[in-house]
Amino acid sequence: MADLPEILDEPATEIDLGPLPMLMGYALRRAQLMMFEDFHARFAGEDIRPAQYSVLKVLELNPGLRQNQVSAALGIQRSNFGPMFDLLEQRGLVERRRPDGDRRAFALFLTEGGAAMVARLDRLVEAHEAKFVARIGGDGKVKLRTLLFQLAQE
Amino acid sequence: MADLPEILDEPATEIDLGPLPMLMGYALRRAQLMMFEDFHARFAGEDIRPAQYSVLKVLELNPGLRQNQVSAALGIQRSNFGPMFDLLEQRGLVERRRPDGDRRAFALFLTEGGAAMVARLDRLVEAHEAKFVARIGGDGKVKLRTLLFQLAQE
DNA sequence: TATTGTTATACTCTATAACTATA
DNA sequence: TATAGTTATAGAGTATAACAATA
Repeated sequence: MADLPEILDEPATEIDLGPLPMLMGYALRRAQLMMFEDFHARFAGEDIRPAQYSVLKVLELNPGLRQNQVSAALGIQRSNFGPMFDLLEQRGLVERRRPDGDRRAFALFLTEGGAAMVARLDRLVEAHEAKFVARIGGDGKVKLRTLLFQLAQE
Repeated sequence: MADLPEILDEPATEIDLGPLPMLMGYALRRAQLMMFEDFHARFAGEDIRPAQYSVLKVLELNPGLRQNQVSAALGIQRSNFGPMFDLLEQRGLVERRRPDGDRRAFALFLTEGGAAMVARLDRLVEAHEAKFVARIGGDGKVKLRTLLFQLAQE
């Protein structure tokens, strides 16, 4: 290969990432990974993942939804939703009931234990949010949300 | 189960996601997925993934780095970096050379073909960025970057 | 025929430990 | 003993197609 630089005996210690940190997708991913790491750590004690929390929260606010409604609302493939929901059901946090009108479907509900779990998780989420609001301020959070919604529009 | 709502014959059509869309991590993830989808689509023609682009870009700016330097700088496990780099090497975009001083290590370089690839990818990245800057404005991008960096600080 | 949910499968990304060859 | 890189493996997360039961 011609015109390629010589092999250095002492490689650069300062690595130039060039435009990468300035790319919105790159900065977005970095911040998101950091927030998810904190989220995971806080939820580890309850053994709940972010996606599981979103399912529990949706059932709390919308009892009786069908599986396909919950999975569609949260962007989860219905084929992946079933096994994930099984785990929550085995832990007694949720339950499936056959609605009278349609014997193909399941209506989904939180159990009392699930409702108690959501209450605990909500407090963890508040602490999680507060940690990061402390870094950008309440107005920063509003501004950030506005920008992110505009980015994701359409 | 006591105190659980009745099964509805007609499930809610409007699904309440409650506080989820207001959570920073949720909005962050949604925006990031949208941007990565656009990124992926633009790069599909060149068959390059975001992580591969970041490797090519780092080698363009820092020729001769060792594998562990590149992988550490980009947050990639060294055990995963090797096979990924193999693919780029098989396509003639990069090459490994043995440095004189250390016969365990490899110094990594772009080939001429790799440099040409980076030039094409840079134009795709510019168009990608422009699409989203159009939604939030140049000042919006600066503000977003500031907020994301503050979120990810430390 | 269409819909609800399940099963099987596969692909990507990521993470860890054990191994080799050099240092 | 430590380091550079490789190999094997495993776990999430995500995606598609085919299927059974019911509508």
